[in-house]
Amino acid sequence: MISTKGRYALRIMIDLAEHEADGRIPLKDIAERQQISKKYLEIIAKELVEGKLVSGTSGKGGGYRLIRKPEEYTVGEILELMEGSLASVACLACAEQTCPRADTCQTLPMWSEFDKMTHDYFYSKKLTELL
Amino acid sequence: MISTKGRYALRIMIDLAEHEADGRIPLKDIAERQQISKKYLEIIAKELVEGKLVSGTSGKGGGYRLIRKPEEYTVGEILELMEGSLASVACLACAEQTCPRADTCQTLPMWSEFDKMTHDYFYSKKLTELL
DNA sequence: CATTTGCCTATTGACATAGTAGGTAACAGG
DNA sequence: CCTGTTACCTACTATGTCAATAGGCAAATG
Repeated sequence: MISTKGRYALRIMIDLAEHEADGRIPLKDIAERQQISKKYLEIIAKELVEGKLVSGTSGKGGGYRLIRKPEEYTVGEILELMEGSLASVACLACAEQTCPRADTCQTLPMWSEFDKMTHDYFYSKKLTELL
Repeated sequence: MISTKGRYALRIMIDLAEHEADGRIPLKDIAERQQISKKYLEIIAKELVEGKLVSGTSGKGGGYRLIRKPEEYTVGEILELMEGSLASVACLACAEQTCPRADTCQTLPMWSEFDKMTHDYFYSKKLTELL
């Protein structure tokens, strides 16, 4: 289940894409437009900066801005950054191939196939498709 | 993310399907074969009974048994019973159409499409495909 | 009637989620 | 240089879910 963090991040990115022409957008504006607590958005925006999806500048006239062109972002990379992983089961989350049952697990192939489908879906969906 | 509850439930169902010929299977046997705490499996098995996916009988010679033929179960119904919902976002979890943003939400169509894909995948996957 | 088995209630520790609060650092315009 | 604006930093908290564990009761069979 995608958490609010992932969903809010997506809405920040959409908002930035829609107001791309206005230069740097302060979080205050986004919070008002999207009706989300600015304090909470700070946490999320910070992670977007750390993940190199947006750039942030302090001070008067500062705010956030997309680094690339809007059409060069995929929904998948945004969600994966925020959620840590899009994996459907813990066994596939990171490089935890430590599951001793992996070799004989009867369900693993199904999870793998589903994860591939999920990955393909979100990584082929571009941010601009949501505008 | 599918929880252990959903994954264990699937393993119970697989185990029951594989030992269908042996009549009623006590949880003790499943716990040993699958290397899962019997106590925890009790909780899960109880829910499978309540959801009418298996039948349980107490007493000597008792145990669990599939109600239908193995090929008549889908992975989707098992997972949905255990997880409550397979929805990817809270807005689509139950009949909570209460989200005031639903009409203008730019991301809702994407979540709906993804959920449909997920639903189709798991509901077209039969239990017997995992044996 | 004793043993086996499912079923019921309660409790627990660990962790994640969804925030809130208050302060500090950077930056621009006057 | 000063002041206001903006991002960034640390810390805290309430709530809920997950993944179990524990102990006993009910039902069924030989």
